[in-house]
Amino acid sequence: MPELPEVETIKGDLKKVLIGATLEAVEIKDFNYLNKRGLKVNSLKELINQKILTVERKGKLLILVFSKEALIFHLGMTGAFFFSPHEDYSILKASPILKFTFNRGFLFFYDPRKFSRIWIIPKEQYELWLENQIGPDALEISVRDFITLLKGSRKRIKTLLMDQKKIAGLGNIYTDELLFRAGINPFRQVSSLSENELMELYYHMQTLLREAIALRGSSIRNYIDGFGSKGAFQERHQVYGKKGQPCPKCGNPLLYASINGRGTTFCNYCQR
DNA sequence: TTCAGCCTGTCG
DNA sequence: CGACAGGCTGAA
Repeated sequence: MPELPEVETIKGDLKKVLIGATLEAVEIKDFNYLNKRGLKVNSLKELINQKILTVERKGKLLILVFSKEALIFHLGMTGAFFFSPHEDYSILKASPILKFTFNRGFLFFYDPRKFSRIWIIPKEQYELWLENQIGPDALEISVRDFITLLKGSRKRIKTLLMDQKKIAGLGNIYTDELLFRAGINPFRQVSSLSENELMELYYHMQTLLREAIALRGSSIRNYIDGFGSKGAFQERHQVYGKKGQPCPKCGNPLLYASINGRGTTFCNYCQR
């Protein structure tokens, strides 16, 4: 579910309440979930009495940095957090998988579709682990590196932008929105893009993501921030989820196609 | 590169 | 009832 702007919003929220907080208890509400991911209850319990030093994000990954280990979440399609000073989690649409009790409140993790993943990595190893896991963050990469990374690839541009090993953070929403803003057809082969088009793409990637963060992400179905509120960027979407509707630039109906199994909405006239 | 699979929920 | 959903993986 959450792409870079949503995870960034959650990160900011959790930082406000979790930095310096001590974990007092972990309650596992869904053992099957942990088992299928090879996560041991004991390694979760080892986090008890550790303090959260900071909360980080790389790509779509959210990292709770404890005194001795990093607890890393990939939220999949529907993973979400809810922090509250109270034990009431009725705001969530399903029952939580994990309940963390801190000395200053409760953090619930839930995921109705269960596509999320969790890792526990020793603190001194997690940065290297992140480097091996995914490519540079979409907001961190330089324009030079971005162009170098894309040059010569024979993949379709949409496929490459969504490849987390290349650039981390873009998902289906922001890739469709980005390609529309840049006027580039999602089916284009990367190697056919001019230097100018690549720079346009980079510029729009930065501005789109920053605008989405400023509006606290896109809430289509499940996404909520760290405190249960929705984002507002969905109101600014120009193409995502709008197949058949008139293109905001030229008025022709937006087309819909499948690229690598992901629904893709675009304008066949404005995106060349 | 396509497709099924992993899951549950919602919409038409 | 089928189609589809902010993701990703592994097999054909």
